[in-house]
Amino acid sequence: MIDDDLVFKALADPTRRFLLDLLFARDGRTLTELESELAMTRFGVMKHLRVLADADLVITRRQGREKLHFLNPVPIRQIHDRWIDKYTEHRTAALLDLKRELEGESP
Amino acid sequence: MIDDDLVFKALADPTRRFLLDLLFARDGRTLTELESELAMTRFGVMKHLRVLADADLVITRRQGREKLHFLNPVPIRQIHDRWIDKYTEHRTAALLDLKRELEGESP
DNA sequence: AAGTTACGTGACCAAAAGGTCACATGTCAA
DNA sequence: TTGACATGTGACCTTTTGGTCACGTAACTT
Repeated sequence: MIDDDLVFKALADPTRRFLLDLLFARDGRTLTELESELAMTRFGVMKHLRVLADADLVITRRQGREKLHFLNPVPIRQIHDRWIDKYTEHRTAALLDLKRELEGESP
Repeated sequence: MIDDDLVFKALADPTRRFLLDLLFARDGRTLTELESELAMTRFGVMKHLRVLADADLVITRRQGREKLHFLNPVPIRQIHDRWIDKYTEHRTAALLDLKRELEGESP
């Protein structure tokens, strides 16, 4: 594995994580639409999307003069698999379920 | 969610990911032992471990003059849960299994 | 007590990352 | 074919981050 650095570097910025959140909520958006959700110039957003695309966290498709952006969950799953053992997975998930329950489900 | 930034920033550096790999292979190591695995001064490693501990990815316990380090998988699981839907989880995992099979299992 | 071992702090420097802007190309629509 | 729209590039500046070093404290050993 060589290109994992791109994935982690891409996830390191809060703006990029917010972009993934937006695409997780609804896929196939254009740059201009995503820009309208952020307090940043178009150029900043474009740079961030480029980083996400290079990391394969976002997949793009041109359509006329527009460019549509889609979330790719595969690299995220690979992070999980790197440090969470198959045998401890159930324990970790159960621990988190408990934590969420104690915190009252919503926050 | 506020402190997730610490987690992602911590994971952004290859040296810190390698430290997690080391602890994933075997827990409860001291700073000096971890340092011996890296081409870096003790101070660099200490700084990295501090970042990991602040992010709650590593849990420490003092024992005499030594400080033992343990891997905490919970924040990793939270990353997974943020962008991987319960409904698409099976699909994503299956896709990765297939990918690994096509690549010949080992690399 | 003295020497050795293990960890800790603050300052410092070089490299990388985030964000903006001037400028530029391609595409749709009247 | 003119104008508006959507995306793209390179240079630039500021802030953050990675790494080292001088110096310091605490604990085990003999």
